[in-house]
Amino acid sequence: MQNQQVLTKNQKIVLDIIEKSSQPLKAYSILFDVKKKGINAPLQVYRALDKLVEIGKIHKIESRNAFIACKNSKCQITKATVFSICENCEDVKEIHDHKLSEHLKHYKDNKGMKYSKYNLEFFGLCKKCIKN
Amino acid sequence: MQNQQVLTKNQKIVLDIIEKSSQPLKAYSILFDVKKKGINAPLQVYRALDKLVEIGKIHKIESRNAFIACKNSKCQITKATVFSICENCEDVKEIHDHKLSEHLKHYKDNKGMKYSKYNLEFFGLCKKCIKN
DNA sequence: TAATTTTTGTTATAATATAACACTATGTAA
DNA sequence: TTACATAGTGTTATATTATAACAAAAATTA
Ligand SMILES: [Zn+2]
Ligand SMILES: [Zn+2]
Ligand SMILES: [Zn+2]
Ligand SMILES: [Zn+2]
Repeated sequence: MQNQQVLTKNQKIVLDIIEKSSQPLKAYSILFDVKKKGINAPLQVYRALDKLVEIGKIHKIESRNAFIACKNSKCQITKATVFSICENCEDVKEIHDHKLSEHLKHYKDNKGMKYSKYNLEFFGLCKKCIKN
Repeated sequence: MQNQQVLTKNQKIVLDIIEKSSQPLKAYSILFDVKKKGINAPLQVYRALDKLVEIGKIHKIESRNAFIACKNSKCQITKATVFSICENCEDVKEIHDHKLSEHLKHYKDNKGMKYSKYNLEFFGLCKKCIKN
């Protein structure tokens, strides 16, 4: 079963680092962190990242080239993601809004496209940064 | 007036290339094309791209690291963009859907974020690629 | 067992993007 | 006009992000 995927050693190490971070991590910062665990090359990190994205354990924040753990057991496959990004402190949160998801999931344009996936990024200022 | 911005020589050259393309162009492919017009270095292209994005003449397709001309006179500022991307032929179109825009523009989460911008990318198969 | 697929480790390199600096052009105000 | 400020240019060097290619090891399957 795809959702119950058994992770390999490298995949576990990389996932572990990302899950422990409250914020998105960049590939080379992950590489730096995992060097003490025997992962030496960018490719080893990118391969793990690719797989983790594929099975929905992490998501890529496209506008930031960074990776964040998915905390939602339901979105084990990366096909419908919404993020909130503070442009001041770079705080990123995944948004789980059922109504919004439904709206986007059923979106149809008039060009005959068949959609299987979407990614939405909202930008602005978080509560904390508005005050300062 | 910001929208009636007078473009500089380099900005015009780069915008011209992008407007003539039916599909998003990558920075280094633009660089290759503009070398015959006296633009020699990546920075000259990236500076022009930055400015053109800022004033809304072009948009960046984040998932592709590529740039597409905006054909909508109303979206002269890049703060509300929606794209349709075919994962097979990489055809990209900007979507202008008033209802969807309104929905997203007024979106509020429960975290006290103040949004000023969003970017939505739909992925799937275009009409042509579904048939094949 | 053998065959097949997946993952790994490694080196090298490609593709994308920015820093720093000196200089030029343009606009604004005394 | 001069002085000042702002924005754009040209250039070299470098940082950051990501993949190609290949051989070996591990896990899966038949
Ligand atoms: Zn998720
Ligand atoms: Zn913030
Ligand atoms: Zn547009
Ligand atoms: Zn297509």
